[in-house]
Formats: sequence, C-alpha cells, structure tokens
Amino acid sequence: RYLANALVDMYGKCGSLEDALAVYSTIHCPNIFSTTILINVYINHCQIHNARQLFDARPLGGDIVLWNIMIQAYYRDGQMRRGKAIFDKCPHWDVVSWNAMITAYAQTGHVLEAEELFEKMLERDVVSWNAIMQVYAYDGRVHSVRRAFEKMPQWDVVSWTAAVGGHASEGHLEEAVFLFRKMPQRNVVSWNLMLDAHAQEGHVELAKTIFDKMPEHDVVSWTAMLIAFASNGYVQEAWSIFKQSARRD
RNA sequence: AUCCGUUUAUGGGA
Repeated sequence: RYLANALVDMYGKCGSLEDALAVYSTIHCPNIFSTTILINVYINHCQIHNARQLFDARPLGGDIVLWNIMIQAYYRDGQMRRGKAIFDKCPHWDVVSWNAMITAYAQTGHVLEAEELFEKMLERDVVSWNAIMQVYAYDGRVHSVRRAFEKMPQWDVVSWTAAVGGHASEGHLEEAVFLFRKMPQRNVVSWNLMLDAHAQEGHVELAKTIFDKMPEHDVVSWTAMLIAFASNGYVQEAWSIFKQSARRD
C-alpha cells in the first residue's frame, strides 16, 4: 500500500489521472495517505468536485491535512469564500492551515486579511514569515519586507530569495544584490531571480555574466536569458542561447 | 536520527 500510494502520487504528478485512479482502485483498504494523495491528484487536474466528494466521504476525524488541501483547492480555483468557509470549519488549525490561508489571501490580493491572520497566529514558522514577506512584496512595501526579514527568527533559502525579490521588484537592485551576496546558500531559483532582476533593469550584459556564473541552469534560466537578449535587440545572442538550450536536451 | 500526503521564493506564454 505504501508503494501503491507513491504510485498514485507519481501518476498524478505526471499528469495521468487515469493511471492514478487505476492504481488507487487496486488498493484494497486505502488509508488516509491514499485518500489525501488522490484528493490532491483531483485538485491538480482541476476536478474539485471529485476532490470534494472524497473529502466529504473522509473517514471520521479525517486529519487536518485534508482540510488544508481543500482550502488551497478553493482559492486556487478562485473560490475564496468556500476556502475561507473550510478554514472556519476546521476542527482545529495547524500552522499549515494558517499559512495556506495567508497565502490564499495574498494571492487574491486581500492584503489586509492576510496581515490580520498573520498577526493572529501564535506559532509562526519560517513559511509563515516567508508568506507574509511575499504579501508585502506583492503590495510593493519594501520596507515591510525588510522589517519582516530582519525580525524573523530563522531563515531558509526561500526567505532569502523572497527578500532579494522584494527589493528587486521595486527597483532596489543594489540592495537586492547586497542581500544576494550575503546569502548563506543559493539555489537555481535565487540565481534566476538575480539574472532576471538585472535583465529587467536593462543590464543585459550583467545578466549574461550571472548566467555564466550560475552553477546550473533550468528552463527558467534559459527562458529569462533568451527573453532578456531578445527584448533588448541582441538578436545574435538570443539565437545562440536558443540553440544552446535546445542542444542541452 | 529525518524519511508515504497539504502551505512560502524565480522567467515566458495562454
């Protein structure tokens, strides 16, 4: 069953709802993990209705993860009111429930509500802080981003990247670079961000320098570099990036 | 010792 669960998950993530369902149906006594995974698969295939049916049929006292998933499902589908209703009906909340709700508000532009929730939280984890930084960034409030970043008790690479991004997107490139240099570790996302931040400011050559320096490239790096060249009239260079990226596969 | 599921960061497009 352990293995079957993983299979359902895998098929779901590879985009094959049918295969996921086929495997699920062979599980004789699906446990809470099986159900959770399948609900998630439905949601990722935009089948909220089916997800909801499974949710409603959940075993008694079905755990908080199921609730959290439904919150997320509704807001992603633009049904904030239903999402909030689920949140309000939760038997109890864990930090993920709060974080999910904050993010839901943030991504639908309900900045005030997001902040309120954040203030109400008793136990915040690094994700809560990262999420609220994102809220401020979305709202264009660099100083709030900065304050939150300095106030939070712990940082991970997402926190750092969000802080860099919060500065960069408001045109504070120097500060963004400063933070980027101070990062204890960087991943491809942080590099991509730096690359694009320079490109956005029209510093295409610098962007290329960053591109060359980064330890690995993904499809975002290639696309960002390509667009940077192309939209600034560097036709040759754009073409060259394109060819290189094609060859890479 | 962590170790099956849910929340947060980067580009383009639709």
